[in-house]
Amino acid sequence: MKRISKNRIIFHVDLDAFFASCEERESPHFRGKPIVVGADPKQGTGRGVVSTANYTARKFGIHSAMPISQAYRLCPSAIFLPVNGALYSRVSNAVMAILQDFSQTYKGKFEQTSIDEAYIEILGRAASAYNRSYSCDCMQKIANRIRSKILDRERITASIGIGPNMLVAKIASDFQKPNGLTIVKPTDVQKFLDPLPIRKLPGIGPKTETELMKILGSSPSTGAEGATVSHLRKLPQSLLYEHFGRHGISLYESARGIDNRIVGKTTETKSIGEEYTFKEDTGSAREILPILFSLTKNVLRSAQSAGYKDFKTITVKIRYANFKTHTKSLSGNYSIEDINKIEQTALKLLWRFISSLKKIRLIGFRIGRFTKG
DNA sequence: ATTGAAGTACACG
DNA sequence: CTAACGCGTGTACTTCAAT
Repeated sequence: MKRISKNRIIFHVDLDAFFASCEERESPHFRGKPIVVGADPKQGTGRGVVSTANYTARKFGIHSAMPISQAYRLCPSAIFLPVNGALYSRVSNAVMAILQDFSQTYKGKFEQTSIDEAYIEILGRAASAYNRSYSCDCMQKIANRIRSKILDRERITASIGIGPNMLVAKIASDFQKPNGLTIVKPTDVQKFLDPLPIRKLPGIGPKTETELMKILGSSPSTGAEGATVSHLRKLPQSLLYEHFGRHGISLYESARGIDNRIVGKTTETKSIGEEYTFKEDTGSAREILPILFSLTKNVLRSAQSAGYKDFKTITVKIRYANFKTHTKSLSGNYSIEDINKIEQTALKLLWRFISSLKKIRLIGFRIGRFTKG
């Protein structure tokens, strides 16, 4: 039986400035004021970073992942709030339930990819209609119903991107934030992608961007705007493969809007860990050991409450004052009950770092490779 | 030839 | 000097060793 390939219709739903939106919803008198969720700025001496800034705060130049000290300098009068994970989980669960409900309504598939993002693939009659007409009216209505329901029930806004695959949907949802809707028809994919900065492609982070700029910079016409997808698209697949290996192939495809990933893939947890940054860099075992043991206890407790019983790998991580980061790990058979053995192993791994006697900024503890029933 | 283990690099929200 | 830079998780890659 021969199968006619149809265009897929995939929604990417992205909750706007999610952590900050949750805080606004809990405290409506914050509305209109700059809100920064993240580490304690401590009058500008804090060591953490911004988790989320609302759009008012973004006008001051504040954004996610920015050092909190810098955010404080840009807007000392902003409302700085700690991360309230329990609240965000509650809101997220409620929103995801709404989205899952919609995906059922349209006989579709659903995949949550983070606390504030999910994909829905529309199947069934609505999909067939769209594939005949390419008229966006129907998809637009569905998207607006989704956004209205989230707003009515949970009082936060979402941006939605619609495209023929997960890659395009994801980039589209980011295109008109906040509270935006962007529909990219299958015929318009290249037109949509070409003018975007390469940094907008998932998988291109700071390093890959720099590498690509080195390659593209040597050719003319990459203007002050920086490299765009259309520039990237000029590079032959062979060249990308030589520079980036498999990743290069995926860059080649992304630049052309090609993405064959299936919506609905589930992934089981591979590892659980926790890390801690000291108030000040330290070389003292007196300070470090109690932290390591409390990390260990916390991690084992959350693994236990998630239902895990045994695992195979223990990893200890150290970041020195210079920001050089290292890990040491040891494999074996560990029972979560056996706190003593686990602590001894963690200590043994830590020892190899301490002996080098350099000041430490951060310590982490992680377990992984859970064994099943 | 394949698999496991250890360690690093990079990305994302 | 040229800054500031968390946390939790995943994937990919390299290197070395054992099966």
